[in-house]
This record gives sequence, structure tokens and C-alpha cells, in this order.
Amino acid sequence: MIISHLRAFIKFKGDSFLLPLQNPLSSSRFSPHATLLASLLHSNSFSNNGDPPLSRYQKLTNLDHAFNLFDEIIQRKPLPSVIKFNQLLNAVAKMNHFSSSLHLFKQMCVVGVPVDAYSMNIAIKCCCQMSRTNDGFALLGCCFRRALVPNVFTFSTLLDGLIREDRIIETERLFKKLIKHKLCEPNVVMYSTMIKGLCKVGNNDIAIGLLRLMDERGCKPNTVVYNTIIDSLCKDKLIDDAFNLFKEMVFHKGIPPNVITYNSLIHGLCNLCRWEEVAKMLKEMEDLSISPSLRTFNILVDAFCKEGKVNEAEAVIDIMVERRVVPDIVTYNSLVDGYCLRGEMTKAMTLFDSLTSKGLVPNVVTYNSLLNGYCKSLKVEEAMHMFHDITRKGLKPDIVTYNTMIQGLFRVGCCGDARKLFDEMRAQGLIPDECTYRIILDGLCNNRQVEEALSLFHLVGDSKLNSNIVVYTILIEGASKCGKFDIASALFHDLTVKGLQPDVRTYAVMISGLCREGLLKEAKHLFCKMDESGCPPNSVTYNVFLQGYLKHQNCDDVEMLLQEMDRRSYSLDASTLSLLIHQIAAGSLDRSMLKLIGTLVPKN
DNA sequence: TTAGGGTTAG
Repeated sequence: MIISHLRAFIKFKGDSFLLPLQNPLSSSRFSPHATLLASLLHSNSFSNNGDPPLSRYQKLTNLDHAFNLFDEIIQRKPLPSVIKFNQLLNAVAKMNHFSSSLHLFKQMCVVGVPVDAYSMNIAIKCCCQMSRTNDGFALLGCCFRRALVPNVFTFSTLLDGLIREDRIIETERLFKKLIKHKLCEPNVVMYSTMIKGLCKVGNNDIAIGLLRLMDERGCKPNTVVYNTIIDSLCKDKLIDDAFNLFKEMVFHKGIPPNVITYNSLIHGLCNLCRWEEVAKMLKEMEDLSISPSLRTFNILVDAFCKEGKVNEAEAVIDIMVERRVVPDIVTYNSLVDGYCLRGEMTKAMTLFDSLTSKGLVPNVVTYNSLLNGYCKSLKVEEAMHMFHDITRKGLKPDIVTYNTMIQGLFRVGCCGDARKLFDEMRAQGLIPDECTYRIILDGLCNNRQVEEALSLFHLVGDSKLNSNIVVYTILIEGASKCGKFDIASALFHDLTVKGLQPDVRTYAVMISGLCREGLLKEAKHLFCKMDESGCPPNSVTYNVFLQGYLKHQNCDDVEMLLQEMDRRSYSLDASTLSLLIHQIAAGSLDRSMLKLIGTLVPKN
């Protein structure tokens, strides 16, 4: 229904700006998704920002041209000014060819071009961008030897390099040193860099503290500074805090938000499925004449795909095309992933095959989605075929590729092949991550190799890897399903010792295990404990608990549980439903319960 | 002529 309305609406090609402001789709009888799409169609068109004309050196977009130009000017007599060289270095760096830019810088030094602080800063930036910050510091030493004075640009770049390498302690140490020894006065960029670093390590509060401090020290925060913190809060799902900061920025400080501010907020709202507010944000952008960017659209396409709403995602892409925003590989990767998540592999492959004709090159992310799709549909042979294609296409499988394949192989019981791929992954120099560990534990448990999983778990010992509730839940489930409930129970009690909080899945696994052992009283006790532990039972918990009761012909609390489910708008899954019907047929449950059961069956 | 913020994968 929503889609047909959408299609009809989208057919107003080119006329969308002429439609009355209150269009039929924004009325409340339409779903938030439709309203959201409608507001997209309504927002203002794109504008080119009028960049000033660039010199021959700055507008270089081709690496070969840059090298040819360098070879030419380096032979001129007299040599052109260092500014020309710097512009060339910078143009190459802007193309993300950092090592080439660095190579040119070294050539300059060799032939005796009098490099200045600008050249140094560009060279240091190149080192930092390649995560070779130590080399950047070596160049800082060269500055001192050449009597070139490092400035706020130099130090901001180095701080950024340290942050890129997650060297936060050294970042803070350098920043404090700069202030203490008055090596340079931090400006808004330097503060924003520091704030980014703090946010990156999860110190939002300290980041906000630094925001206050810079203001007190007379350095006015700008849009970038606020955007950095707002984005971090959104990523941490602290959307209300993000909005408070947003209000402060706009209404108290008079700092204008831009498309990046809105993208962060929209992304945060999408992650929480707060679609109505997303539509509101898009409307607000329109009112402020802030055009949605390719990224805005990509966030929406991805959010729809993750929600399984590929039709809406396709509608967003239609709107993009209509507005002459060219979808890129990121856009289509989301859509490929959306199809794969729904098991629609034919659609995914058709889209994949069409990418080349759109002038787009599939990347490892595209392949990872397809591998995941095939593995989830248990078509591991197709996945393997595709996996070999990755290297044939000149791409390098990454940790996600291997994790996906290993999970797929375990899923179809090919434990040996999974093991081989794990060894291959390490031989390729890839370091297994937390996901790899979880996939292997889960794979072993599901293939009835719980002992191996447990010995791996004990081998890893007390570490970050084993301080994860998901890992515990996998093992508790594995042990319990294999009849080792004592081990499951011991692991569950371990959680308190480790200070780990069971999550809703852990409880479900434990309740199911207790029921399997016939310990219904204990299961009920745990079930009742969930609310007071701040982890209220969800639909799955109720289903699991009901199944436990019904399997043991215990019908005492069934009606009460069904009523609670009704109050919480939860629904029955297929196995619980069939057990209920079975008990009614057997006469253990009253037929009058059928009406209530009917309301708990999902419509589709 | 040099530095900072937002999107995609299990």
C-alpha cells in the first residue's frame, strides 16, 4: 500500500518542487517511511558551491601529469619558487597518493629546492595519513635542524596522526606540552582534533569539557567542533544528548548547522528506528536550504536496507536519480546487502552484474555482502566460488570476508574447511578479531564440539575476548544444549564474578536450559528476576518460557503469560503456537484461550 | 601553498 502511494508520487517527475507544501504523503495516515521519502522529494535541489579558479598546479587530478610537471619544473633554470612545488606536493596528496607526494618532497630535498615550513607540513601530513606518524616526528626533527619553525598546522597534523594510530596518551601528552611550553597557541582546528581523539576513545564527557575550556580560553567553537561531538554522541546512541548539544549550538551560540550535522543526527535516529524524527530533520534541512548530500541519501538507503525495507531503499535511489545525485558504490553496496539479508540472491546478483555498466567497480564490501547472502542461504559452494573471485578481480579478502566464510562453513558442518580457512587467513597476515573468536566458538558449539569450544575459551583465559557477554551466551547455550547444564550454570554464575551483565539473550538461553532440565521453578525465578535486573523479557523470552512450560505439560501460568504478552504487544512464534494448539487439542488447556492466542499471532 | 567533522561489511 505504502509502496503504491510512493510509486504514484515519484511519477511526478520534475514537478515535485511545484507541489503544494503540505503534500498528501506527509499526512499522518501514512507510515513514517512514506513521510520520510516525501520530505526527501520536497527538499531543495543541489547547488554548486562556487569554488575560485585554481592554478595549473592545484587543479592536477592525474598522478602522471603531476610527475611530468614535476620533472619539467625541476629542470628549469632558475628553479620556480618553492610555492609552485608545494602546490604540486599538495595536489598529489589531495589525490591520496601520499607516498608519491612524499617521494616528490624527497626529490626536492635532493636537488636542493629550499623547502619551507609549508613543504614540511605537507610531507608530515603524508606520513601521518599513511599511519607513519613516527616518520612525521622525524620530519619535525628536520624542521628544527633546518631552522624551520613548526606551527599550529604542523602540530595539529601530528596530533591527528597520533589519534589515527590510537595513541591517545601520547596525543594528550603532546597537547599539554604545546600549551605548557607555549610552543604554539591552539586554535579551533587543534581543539577540534583533540576533541575528535577524545570522542574516538569514548570520552564524550571529556570532549565536552574541552569544548567548554576552549570557549573559556577565548577560542570560539565552530560547526566542525560541534559536529565532531554530536556525531560521537549519535554513534553511542546518546541521541538526546546529541540533540541538547545541537540546540545549544544553534540557539545559544548561533553556530549554523550544515549537512554534516544533519547527516550525523539522521544517522543516529535511523539507528534507533526513529523514522518520524528522521522525516522531521529532512524537513528542517529543507527549511534551512541545506541540500541533502550523497551521504544523506546513502544513510537512508542503508537504514532502509538494514530494516529489510528494500522497496523504500529503491525508492530513495529513484529520488536520487531524479535529483541528479549519482548513486555510488556505497549506495549500491547497501542495496546488495539489503537483498542478501532477505535471501534474495537473484536480485542481489542481477544488481551486482549491473554495477559495471553503471561505471562502478565492486569492492570487497560488495563481495562480503554477497558471501554473507550465500552463506545465510546455505549455498556455501556458491559463496566459495565468489570468494575465489575476489582475488581473481585483484581485490584482497579482508577480515570480514574470512569471518563470513568461516561462519558459512561451520553452518553447513564443514568444520575442517573452516579450520583451513582460519589458518589461511592468518597466513595472509590478517589478525583474527573478536568476531572471528565468537564465530569459531559458536561454530564449534553448533557442531557439537563443545569441549573444543570450552578448551579454546579456557586457553584464551581472562582477556578482553572473554569479557564479553556474547561469548558467554554462546558457551552457555552450547553447553546446555549438549546436556552439560552444570557447566552452563557455572558459566552463568561466573558472570557476576566478572561483573558482566546478562543480556536478554543470555536470560533466554538460561531459561530454556533450566526448562530443558525440568527446573521450571528456577526458570520462573529467573524470568521474574529479569524486570528487576533492568533487562525486561522480550517476545523471545516469553516464547522460550512458554515452550518450557508446555513441553512439561505445566499449564498453570500459561494464560497469565499470554495476557502479559498481549499487554506488551508481543507475538507467538510458530513452535509455541503449535505447542499451545496441541495442548488445547489434548484438553490440557481451555478452548476459551483460543481467542487470546488468535490476537497473539502475527498478521502475516 | 599547509591542519579538523559525516556514509557501506560479519
